[in-house]
Amino acid sequence: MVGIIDLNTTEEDETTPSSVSLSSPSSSSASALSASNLSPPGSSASSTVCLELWHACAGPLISLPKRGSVVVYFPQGHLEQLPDLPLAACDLPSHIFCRVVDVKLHAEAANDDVYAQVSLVPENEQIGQELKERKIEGDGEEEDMKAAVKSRTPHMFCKTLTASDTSTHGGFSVPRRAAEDCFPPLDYSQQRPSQELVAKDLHGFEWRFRHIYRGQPRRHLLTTGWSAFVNKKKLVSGDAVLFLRGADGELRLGIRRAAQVKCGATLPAQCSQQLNHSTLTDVVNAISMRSVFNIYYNPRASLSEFIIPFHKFLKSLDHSFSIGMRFKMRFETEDAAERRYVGMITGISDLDPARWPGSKWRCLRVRWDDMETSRHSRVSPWEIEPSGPVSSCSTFMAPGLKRSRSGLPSSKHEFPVPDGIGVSDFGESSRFQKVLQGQEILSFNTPYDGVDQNRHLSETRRCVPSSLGSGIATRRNGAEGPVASSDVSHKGIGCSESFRLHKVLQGQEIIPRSPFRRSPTSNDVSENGCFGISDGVQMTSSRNGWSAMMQGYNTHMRPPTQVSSPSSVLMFQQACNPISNPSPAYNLSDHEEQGIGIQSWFRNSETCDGKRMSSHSEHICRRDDQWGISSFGVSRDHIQHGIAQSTFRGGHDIVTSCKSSCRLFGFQLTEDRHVANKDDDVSIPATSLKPGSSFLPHVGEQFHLKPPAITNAVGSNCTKGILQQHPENYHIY
Amino acid sequence: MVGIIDLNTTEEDETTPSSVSLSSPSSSSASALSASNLSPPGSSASSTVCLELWHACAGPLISLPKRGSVVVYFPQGHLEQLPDLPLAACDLPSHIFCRVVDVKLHAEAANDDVYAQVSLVPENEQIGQELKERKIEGDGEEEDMKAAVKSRTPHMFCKTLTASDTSTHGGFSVPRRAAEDCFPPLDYSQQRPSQELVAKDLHGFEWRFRHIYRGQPRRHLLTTGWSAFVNKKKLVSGDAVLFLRGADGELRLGIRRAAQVKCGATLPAQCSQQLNHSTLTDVVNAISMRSVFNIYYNPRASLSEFIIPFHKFLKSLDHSFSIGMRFKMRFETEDAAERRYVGMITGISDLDPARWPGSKWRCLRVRWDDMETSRHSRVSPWEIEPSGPVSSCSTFMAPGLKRSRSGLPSSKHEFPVPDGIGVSDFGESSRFQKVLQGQEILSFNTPYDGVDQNRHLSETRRCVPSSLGSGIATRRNGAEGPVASSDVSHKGIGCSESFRLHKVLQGQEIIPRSPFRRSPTSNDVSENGCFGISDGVQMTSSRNGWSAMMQGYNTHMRPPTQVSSPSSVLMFQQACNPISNPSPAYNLSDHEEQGIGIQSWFRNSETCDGKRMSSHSEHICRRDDQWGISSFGVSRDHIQHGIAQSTFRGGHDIVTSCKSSCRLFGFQLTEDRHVANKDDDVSIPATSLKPGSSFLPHVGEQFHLKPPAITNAVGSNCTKGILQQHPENYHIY
DNA sequence: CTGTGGGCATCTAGCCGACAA
DNA sequence: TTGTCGGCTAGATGCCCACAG
Repeated sequence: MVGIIDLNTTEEDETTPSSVSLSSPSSSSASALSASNLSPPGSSASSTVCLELWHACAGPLISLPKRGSVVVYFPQGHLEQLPDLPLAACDLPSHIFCRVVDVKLHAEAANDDVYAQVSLVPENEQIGQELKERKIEGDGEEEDMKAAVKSRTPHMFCKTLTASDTSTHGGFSVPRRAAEDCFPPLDYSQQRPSQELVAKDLHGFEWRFRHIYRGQPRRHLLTTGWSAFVNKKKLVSGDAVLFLRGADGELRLGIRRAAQVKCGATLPAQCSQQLNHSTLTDVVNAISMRSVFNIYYNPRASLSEFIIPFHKFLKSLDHSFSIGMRFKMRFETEDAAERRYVGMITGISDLDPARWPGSKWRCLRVRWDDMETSRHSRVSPWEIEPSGPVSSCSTFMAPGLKRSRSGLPSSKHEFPVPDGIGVSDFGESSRFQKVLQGQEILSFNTPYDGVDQNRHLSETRRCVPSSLGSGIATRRNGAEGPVASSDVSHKGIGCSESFRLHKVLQGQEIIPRSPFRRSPTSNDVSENGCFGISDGVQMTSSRNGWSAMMQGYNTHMRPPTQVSSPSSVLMFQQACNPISNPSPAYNLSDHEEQGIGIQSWFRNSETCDGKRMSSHSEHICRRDDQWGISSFGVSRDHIQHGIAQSTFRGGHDIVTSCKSSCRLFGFQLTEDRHVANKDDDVSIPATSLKPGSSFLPHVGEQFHLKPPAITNAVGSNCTKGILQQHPENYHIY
Repeated sequence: MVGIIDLNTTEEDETTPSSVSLSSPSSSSASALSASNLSPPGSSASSTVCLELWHACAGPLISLPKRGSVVVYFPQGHLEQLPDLPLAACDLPSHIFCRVVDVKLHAEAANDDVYAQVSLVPENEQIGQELKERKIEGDGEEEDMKAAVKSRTPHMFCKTLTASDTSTHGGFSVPRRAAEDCFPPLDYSQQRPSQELVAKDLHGFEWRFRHIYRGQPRRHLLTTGWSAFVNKKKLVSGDAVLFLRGADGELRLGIRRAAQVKCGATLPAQCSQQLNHSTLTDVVNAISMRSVFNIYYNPRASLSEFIIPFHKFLKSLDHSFSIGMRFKMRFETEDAAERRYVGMITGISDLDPARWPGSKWRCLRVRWDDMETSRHSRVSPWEIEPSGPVSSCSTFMAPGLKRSRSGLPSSKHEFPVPDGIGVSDFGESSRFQKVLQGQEILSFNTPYDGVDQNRHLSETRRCVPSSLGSGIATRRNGAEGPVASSDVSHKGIGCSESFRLHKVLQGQEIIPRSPFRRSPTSNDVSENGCFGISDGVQMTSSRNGWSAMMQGYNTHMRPPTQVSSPSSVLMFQQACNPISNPSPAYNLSDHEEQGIGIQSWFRNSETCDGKRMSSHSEHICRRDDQWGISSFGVSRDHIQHGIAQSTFRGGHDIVTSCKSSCRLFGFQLTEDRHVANKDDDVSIPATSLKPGSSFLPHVGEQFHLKPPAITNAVGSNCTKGILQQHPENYHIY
């Protein structure tokens, strides 16, 4: 391991399982990664801004194209971002294959927003064909950078600022282990230990803070200098700061503003936006001359990426998207965590038939299950993961469950599916997730019991007040019976139950991938079910013919049915049924042996959870590794191994993350004893609801662009944190 | 007069002549202007920012192309401003004729810098030919806008902030007459009159200030709210604020930063800069398609304008620039006044022969008399005014004067001139000006004495310490004798002396134009001397053939030798010899009758003083009226009339401007009794030098980008103000 | 462990006239 | 006329702990 220190090793209170969950079950994968000899990617790419800091500030979902790789550039999407661009009569195709000549990382001088300058040179159309043929190794090549970044980012933490942190009254309360991990050690023998910290921000500006350790009980604080920083950066509670100690020992400092301020992204002060102005005609020029042009990409201000890695684009063509198909899509919540939204395709058509006929840019019209506004009513195929009729569901789901979807308003466009494998399961789970979002922490430790889970689960669900939404909850309750009975009727009860439960936790981003799906039959079903058969409205072809060619490539693209590695299944089952084999999950020394750091572990769970429902194992980690940066950096079966384990534990830990807003790589640092307390009754969550917190969707008025200095509504404690994760009326982008 | 109120009419202490000089001798011209029925130019042009405020913030030298006019666009100059533009292989000609479709005024959100968005559409090359043929009326059309702006800007003042103004200790001290002119009247019957002022900045943001009238003696102050404004705008002493009360009575507020911050213009925060990024390829596109493209022009950040009005470009082709030719060029000093630098052409060549062969952009290599750095070592022909051998000098300059230039290091490249009219006179004056820059206020009232001036002048010069610069001063002193004697040996002693003295005052921007120059003989000399005869290296032709065509048009362009209007001569003589006819210069009621406001009067003196040495009267006011906006807005003989008078009085007043930093339209508001005090001895200035103020060029270290809150070195008083006007090591651009 | 708040010392902003340039 | 200063005060800053979740 290169410079990664496991925070947990220094802790004395590791008896709480949630703390354990911070450790690294996928350590073997990570160490395998760091062992792989990667070329340092940051040398010239981070010319302006520290690479690690940039990525830390960009957030977990953001990835960048790798230099030298081939991407698909969508002028249409580019144009969308330019508010008042004089519509130069550009006669560009809807997408252009380009090679990434360079990637420069920058930060806005005004607000520290990170953005990237991507230099592209247009490629000829043959590049697609060529790449297609050597696609496999191309994919393999692209799994390095992010992992390399991670391995070189030993010590960092990210804390969402509390009201106290941002008030003028006091300083910044540093989470204990964050201070111990990132800051130089204090001389605790002194009565009042203190030191001066110097941290460079994105622009290289040095900020100085007095770091003291005082109070009863003792705690780490940044006092002098902190207020100046808050003022200069215009930080408000809800924003996050992140400290990062590089390999050179230098402290770096970034900020990640709450999602609210993204609304201000259209301000003229946003130079990265402005820089794009009239770049489009550059493209016109560059294409004819095969010269370089620059794209400025502000990941936190952009609605959608308009530079898509080639292989991601290619893969999106694998799927035959049809109306009625359900899908998932990842977003970032206000507190920098990610969550997944579920929706359904309601139409496939050109966004702008006049100017961009046949473009796939946002060609899918969708409706979301829990976003009621019309924003984001269109997505591009590569943005979503089909989560429609997944064949493996049928192995333990009762057919009767399908009926439950009839009560869902979103099922209007459902299409008949070949063999009874409907979208109901995911529709159901997504509804349930919605229910959870308004609630206090639920005792999700129940699946670990391994006994009598069904009763607990049923009770949990019944805790949902019937006032949820126009009788849907009650109807859902009516469908509950078959679910439980179907679970019980299967042999692998522990796994199936945890699977279902984790699906429920989608709001916290964890959905375990069922190993059962790996059976050849389930694969066949998947191939011939929703994904393989195009029984809905087909996507229109891109006018340059590429799309059709790509689609014809569908089956060829797929590797032969993969045999899952035994270790993967084993690890998953271990995690899935801790009663039968608790030590891997709870043994403190486990992760130490494996030598994995918290950071990379979390990244893993973040990275891969979106792939679990895809029909092929090769799709695992596809979304976040889109730019060829693997969280693991290991061969594919290792990845599967890691996922199987980390998925489960990630789900566990994400629940605990509600307790605190301090996190590593966007995830919570703090463990919560309640979560793993096996004696807790499942009914507790309902009773522990804060008075005033509502089960109904939150109205957007709670979220101000600039919240008052002291506002409990923003990120002040666990309850609010969960509530914030449910932006019914508030939209992140 | 439309809305112009003369500040002086309300004053009781008008006995001081310098106060008189604030009034408006050229009022008849101005009123003629305002009478002319102009289409309001600001309606759509000021869509974003108040037109008057924009111009006030931009500074006196800045003018903008008029919508519908034809300009010459220099992609090369545009490219120069873009720091890291990927050099797109643009195959553009060095200059492109364009029509101005629109001009939008903006201000940077970050720092309130004003900039303009100029929408251009390429014209065919014939437009040049067409315009050439109707050039005269085209010129006439273009003399409206700035005048219109001025006539609609009734009440405004601009004050350079003092250390006290910017300190946190107190508020903003409002000059009395500024407050009385711009602010709503206070109820002086109260013991402590106060009111709240609301002023909108460039972005329309409202700032509120408490305006009080207190202290002993009473003075106007802005207290509450002022500090917030200073902090938000990051104002430091030396910056200037300007208040403007529009016709609607609304108070507006702008800032004009000290020239220092221009160094920060390359910051990424400068969106206007960034907006230009890759616009160049827009041009490539637009030219082929004849479509509109946008240029973002930040007048206070740009080194040079790269959009030149057509007629200005045309006129620059009139001159056959030759090596050794001396010229003048206007700059803006740190305290927003303008000054002229004098230099000599040392070479004529392509700036970038490879990429822009034959381009006239900065085709002139120059050396400045008093700027020792290599910056600005190249200028474009239209930026400068030839000031070479002016024939009129010979009428009252002794031939022996020429010898004085032998001691000048800048005369190395001097060329022989046809009839003994050399560049020495201007070389001499520019050297002397340099001497003055390091000094306290000199008693420049001496020329008005009309008697015994030569002795005074000689003494004044001898006050210059010999330590000035490597023996140059002594050598100059050696040349002093002939100068004085030549002056005495002429009949028109009063005029010639004042002429010479005003030349000395170039740092304060006033050089009277000698009426003697108007004689036909002097015109002939001028035509055949330096200007008409191309005895030096000729400018290379532009590759598209336009330049050659234009040059062939040289003599055609010139109107027949113009007979100067009698009134012009009369006025000048009046001004030149106040002893013989003092009333027009000092009579208070004079300007009232003529009804001219201070603002337009000052603008006049600023605008036109650069033309006095040009060989043709039609060249008067050419430079500042480049965009077709006349300060007078009247026919040409009126202009001459106005210039002849305002020139002199401007010279007078600019001297007083050292005393105070409050000004109208960049000029001082305050009168200085000392200036007109005829009994003052000329030796006083030398003795009144502050201890510590140096005659040597100031080193740039005195000027910080962000000076400390309290720094006497920056604009705190008169002495410093003068010193600041001498940026030996500090360069404005 | 850490967010919040009370207590309290200190600093600063900001208002005043005095004074002098 | 106005720039700067000393005096003064109210409010903000910022450090401390206690307390509680």
